[in-house]
Amino acid sequence: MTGGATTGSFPAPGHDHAHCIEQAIQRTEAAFSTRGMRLTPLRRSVFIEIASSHQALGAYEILERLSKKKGRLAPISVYRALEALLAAGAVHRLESRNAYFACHAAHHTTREPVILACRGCGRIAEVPGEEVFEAIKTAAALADFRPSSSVVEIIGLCAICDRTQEH
Amino acid sequence: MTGGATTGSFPAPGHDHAHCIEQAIQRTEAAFSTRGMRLTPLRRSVFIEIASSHQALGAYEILERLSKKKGRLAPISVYRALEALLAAGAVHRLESRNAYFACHAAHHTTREPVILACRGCGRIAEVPGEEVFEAIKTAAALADFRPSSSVVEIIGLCAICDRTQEH
DNA sequence: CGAGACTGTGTTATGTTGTTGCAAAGGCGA
DNA sequence: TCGCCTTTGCAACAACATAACACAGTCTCG
Repeated sequence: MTGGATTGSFPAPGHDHAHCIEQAIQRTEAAFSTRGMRLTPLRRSVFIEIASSHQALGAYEILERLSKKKGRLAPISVYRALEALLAAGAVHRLESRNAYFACHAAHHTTREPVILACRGCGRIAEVPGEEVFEAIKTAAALADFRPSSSVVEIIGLCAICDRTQEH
Repeated sequence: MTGGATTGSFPAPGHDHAHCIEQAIQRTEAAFSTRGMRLTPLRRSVFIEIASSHQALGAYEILERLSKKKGRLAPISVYRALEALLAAGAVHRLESRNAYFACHAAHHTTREPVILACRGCGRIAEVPGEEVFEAIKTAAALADFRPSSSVVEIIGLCAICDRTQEH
């Protein structure tokens, strides 16, 4: 469970960050391209800001960080970039914290990911959850309910934060 | 799966609404009492407003409805009442919609409920989801992650809305 | 090339959701 | 009654998100 930096798990302490981000950008470029969308400079900046944090960032936090680097930027611009990145699947939204995180996983094989959000360091992991979604389907069917989408977010402590004391 | 109005499922079309709300209030009174908390008039009003809607209501929607009935009310008052009701377990928060709904279920037997949110009529059901949470525990353990709480919200259509056309 | 459509961004203002800080009111035990 | 604690009222504010409009780039069809 260590060493892999782009598997959707939490990044290992000494992971090759530059390489990891580089790969994420390439996946994002591919995602935009296959959808006939454009990964414009603004969208790219927003994505890099999110991805390199390895965290879920609020829109205004992204705004603040980008403003420092590139000067004035309006909230709506960030939201529009986020909208495109969400549509391309390059970032996801963490509902329970009104925040956005980069999709580091290559989980295109699984239906939907289960999201692990560490309340210690704020980092996010996406892990496959076939069984979870199967169980959800079953529970919904029992209630005569037709599901269209699911929000599954697990809050807790990653291995590192768990060891270095509860927060 | 029909007829029971207080089991956590969606209320049946002809359910005994007054009785259903009455029971919910009694459960809430019990919940406050066992926690040494007070179910004050304001908290009771807020709870009734939520419970009788059978929906997830935004805080400002609750505010508006109560204002009409009882005159001026500040947001903070609603939020404080919600805080108490959440603490008592009388209402839950629907993270994916920033809304609050009454706990109609007597799910004190299950660990955590799975939430079904109908995007047609806005109504909410809570159903047992042992298997879902077991699968979540397993997925988290595989990622060396220690979960402390989970958000599991299923968006879709209830049986009635599903029949009366997609929305 | 030039007109029109489309997409993306900038600017300003506004809407929605949730909180802070302080003061007054009310319950409750000593 | 006094003192303590919880609850509520009030005003302002912070955080999150969108609306409306203008304009620049780019693509395409003629």
